[in-house]
Amino acid sequence: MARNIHTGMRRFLARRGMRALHCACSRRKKCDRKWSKQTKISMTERPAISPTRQEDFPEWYQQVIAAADLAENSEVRGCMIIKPWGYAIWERMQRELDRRIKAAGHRNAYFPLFIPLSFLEKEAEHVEGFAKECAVVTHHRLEATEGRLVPGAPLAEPLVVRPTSETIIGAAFARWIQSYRDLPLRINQWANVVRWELRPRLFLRTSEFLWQEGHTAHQTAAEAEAEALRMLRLYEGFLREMLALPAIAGEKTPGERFPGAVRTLTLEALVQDRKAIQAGTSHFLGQNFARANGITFLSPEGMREHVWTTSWGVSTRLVGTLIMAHSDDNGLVLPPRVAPCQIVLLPLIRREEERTAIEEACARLAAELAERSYAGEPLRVEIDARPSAGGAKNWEWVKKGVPLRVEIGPREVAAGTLSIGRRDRPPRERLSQSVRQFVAEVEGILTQMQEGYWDRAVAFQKSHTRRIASREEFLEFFTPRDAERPEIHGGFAEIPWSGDAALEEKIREEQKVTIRCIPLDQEPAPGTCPFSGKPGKYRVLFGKAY
RNA sequence: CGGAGUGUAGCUCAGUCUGGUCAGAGCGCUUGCUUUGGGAGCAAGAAGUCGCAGGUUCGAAUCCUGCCACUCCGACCA
Repeated sequence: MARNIHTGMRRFLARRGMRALHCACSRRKKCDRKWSKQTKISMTERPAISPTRQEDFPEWYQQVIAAADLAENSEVRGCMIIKPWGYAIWERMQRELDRRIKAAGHRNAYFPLFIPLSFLEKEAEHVEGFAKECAVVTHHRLEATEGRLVPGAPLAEPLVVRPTSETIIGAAFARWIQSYRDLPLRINQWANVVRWELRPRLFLRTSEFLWQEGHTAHQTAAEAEAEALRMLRLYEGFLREMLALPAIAGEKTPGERFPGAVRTLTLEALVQDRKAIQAGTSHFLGQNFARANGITFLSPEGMREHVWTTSWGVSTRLVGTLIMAHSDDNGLVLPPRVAPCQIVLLPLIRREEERTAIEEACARLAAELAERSYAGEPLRVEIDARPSAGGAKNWEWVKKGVPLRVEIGPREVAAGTLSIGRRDRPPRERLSQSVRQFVAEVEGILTQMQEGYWDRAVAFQKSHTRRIASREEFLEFFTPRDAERPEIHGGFAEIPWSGDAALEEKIREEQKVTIRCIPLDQEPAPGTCPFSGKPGKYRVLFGKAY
């Protein structure tokens, strides 16, 4: 109970983008003293986000979102409001992915939000996979009755709000494709989808989310399989280069497959609480949807054949993944390439007579920086000229994860220097550089930061991936020392696997860990499965999953 | 759907056991003054049908009944 008071207080503070220096509850001083005593951290050294990652990771995650002003829960349960800063991050991802997908030969189109119920019924596994989480529209009119609005006219056939669009796109493909000359067909759509979630979490699991879904049709199985793999690799490159996020490319086991897929490929990332999260997925659908939707073509030999299809997607879940992968106890950390703003200029104006000189210096610097580019795009620079106290403003940008904060006050103007705060350094640390030097080096600094985050993430993944040979070691790996309050533990456990589905299910039930994937890049001759004693066909990665 | 809990100001909460100077605090917001290389200080002010509907009572945030909403923990999931 006492903990709840603090949790609420922290959420409140963070949401308001305020300093976390004091408790906001009605017993502020007592709470503050208690916290300081418990943690042995003085109030001035207190990190911006509480609890810290170590103290309570899920709560920390929520607090980062609130402190960085990324999103909030809406009145509709399970649905989030993505706020401007959070949406700008998604737009950065979208823009770059869209570019890459188009370069890979796909064209954008848009299909309806509503799918006739009968469409969903066409593919048996697909029905089973999605039926439980579908939102259904049953009426098309509201009628005012005694001052209340009630659904009026029932639909002849209920409409399902798309949980994914294979079926309705398949129906269109059936019309569009007649000949082998129409293949391959490569379509992508940016859309929202709805999967009715019982336990929502911002960005990670919401009832409505935004994504991109690609759908392709091919003449041969081999070509479609190659396409599914190609798009997985495209995602992999995007994650590496833009998000500084290493992910293991692999295949899902039959039990974890997309409903209706023949093969499901995945990118599995490890975030700071050592849980795995799927960061992208690509499916080889075989002829399942082609048969269900009657997508056929005439081959060069004049034979009518079913096409082979793929589908693949990434969602706003990537924003959550990004947060959990890189952020720290002072808030969000954004790799420069996805940061909506890379450099924020903070004028420090104390006396009115200093104003003009400082504002001019800021404007000059902003103009100079705007002419420079990083990673092939003009630098994204913002001047924060709001008339509030310097310290508070500075912390706000720390929490928002902006890579570089540049302070310009009378001293800097006089000396022709800048005070630069880097998000990959402690929040109070400042580097003093001449304007000229900074402008010349800024691209290098951003490159260094981007690479630094990548290196750190790779090292993290490596140090928490363990090859495990015995059952005992496996259990030890996934068992916290403190059962009451489990500490951060586990990671990826790599073991030889014989491919036994029943065993996989048993481990899932007993240990709450699952096979995240069968890594694509692995050497042969993996050894003996520690559970069955049988020779392993390949190595698999086990992990706790989001 | 099972288990636990919570609804009081914009936010976080106190007050409920024991009905009556009980409409409260902190933060935020507004205004004024002070401060100014750092997540400011002081003062004043605006702000609530105490989740909703009944009931008990001279009197209900507080007791009773019903309803509603939300949160957390479990089964499904990008």
